Amino acid sequence: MATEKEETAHRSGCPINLTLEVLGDKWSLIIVRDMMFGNRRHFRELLAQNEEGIASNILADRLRRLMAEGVISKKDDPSHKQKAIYSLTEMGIELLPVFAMIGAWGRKWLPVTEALSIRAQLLEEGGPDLWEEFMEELRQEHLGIPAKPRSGPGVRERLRAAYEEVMARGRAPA
Amino acid sequence: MATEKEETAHRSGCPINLTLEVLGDKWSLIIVRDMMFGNRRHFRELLAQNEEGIASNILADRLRRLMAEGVISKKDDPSHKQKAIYSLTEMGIELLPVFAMIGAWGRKWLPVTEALSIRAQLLEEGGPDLWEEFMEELRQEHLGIPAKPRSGPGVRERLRAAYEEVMARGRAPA
DNA sequence: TGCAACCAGTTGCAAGATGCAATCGGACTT
DNA sequence: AAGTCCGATTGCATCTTGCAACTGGTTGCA
Repeated sequence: MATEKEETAHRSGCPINLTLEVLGDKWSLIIVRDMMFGNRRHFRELLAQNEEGIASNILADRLRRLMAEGVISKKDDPSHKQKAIYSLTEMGIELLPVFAMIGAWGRKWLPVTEALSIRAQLLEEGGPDLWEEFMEELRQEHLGIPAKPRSGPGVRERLRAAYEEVMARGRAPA
Repeated sequence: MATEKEETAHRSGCPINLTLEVLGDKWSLIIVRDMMFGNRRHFRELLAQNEEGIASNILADRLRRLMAEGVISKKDDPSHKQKAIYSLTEMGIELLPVFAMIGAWGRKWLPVTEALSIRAQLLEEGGPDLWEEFMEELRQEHLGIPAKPRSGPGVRERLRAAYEEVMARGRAPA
């Protein structure tokens, strides 16, 4: 039984416009970002660990909408009757190149902090090869699709390590 | 005398977040899109020829905000005392790769119409080389920076021609 | 067994954003 | 002098956002 999307009226059939209809607000991409780069999979993680301080009603609303649009999915956590696990769909995973471009633009033109932009920098420098590797990792984690074995830490782990390193440097400069 | 940006409070210094603070709504990117791909430079053009039917108060508000953020600029039209010409800044022109990625994603995952997505397709197929050529063209048109001479029609003209061709095909199928 | 902590949200309400239609005052065109 | 075009602004109803408190249930621990 496939979950059908109800056909709502669109402003136009332009790909830019349709994407904005799905993701054009201040929170949707923040949530996808946290799921993708921060590996947040539960409501409370997304709520409490969010850098920008999202409110619980907004989070609930956006999760509902992202599900309706097919960007994420939800399933029960077998370890806890009340817990829900949110996953990226393939549609969500393929937002990675969009994040890479947005991150690069923001890093160049906006007053980013070094710690929070190091990941965008690595993603930019890594280019499409790194994006593909990360998407493969995400497909394994979110969709259960086995990735081809690679040596060393995964992409997210490398991004996280770089972030930690900047933070450590910031706290105790040489 | 440089126009300084007032330092407003930001939710976080993350590049994704900061970009969303600037462009995260349903209209800002629509306006930039029309300026970039549709070559709309006047208020009335942006208002009347907009595919999605933007309201004049929203348009006025977004133009003001995009100017304050440095994405576009405004100057008087010498041919008409009341007319204003809006231009993309370098910051705005460099949104092109973001549009290319968003367009590619929208085209893959959302119910786009063929006519309106042909441009996104060409942009996707053309890759970074085509983007660079288009950005050079935009720098010439919006910033007055001379582009190196190329033979044949410009990128926007090629995109427009492709659009016309799809439209003609749609009206009179073979 | 009882109780605190945790779970994914919901509710009520104030404030702000959006959308629509009508309109503004000045500047060009005829 | 009249009509059109210019970049907006105004008033108003509706929709969305943000905050804080709260809900009904589950789990782990004493």
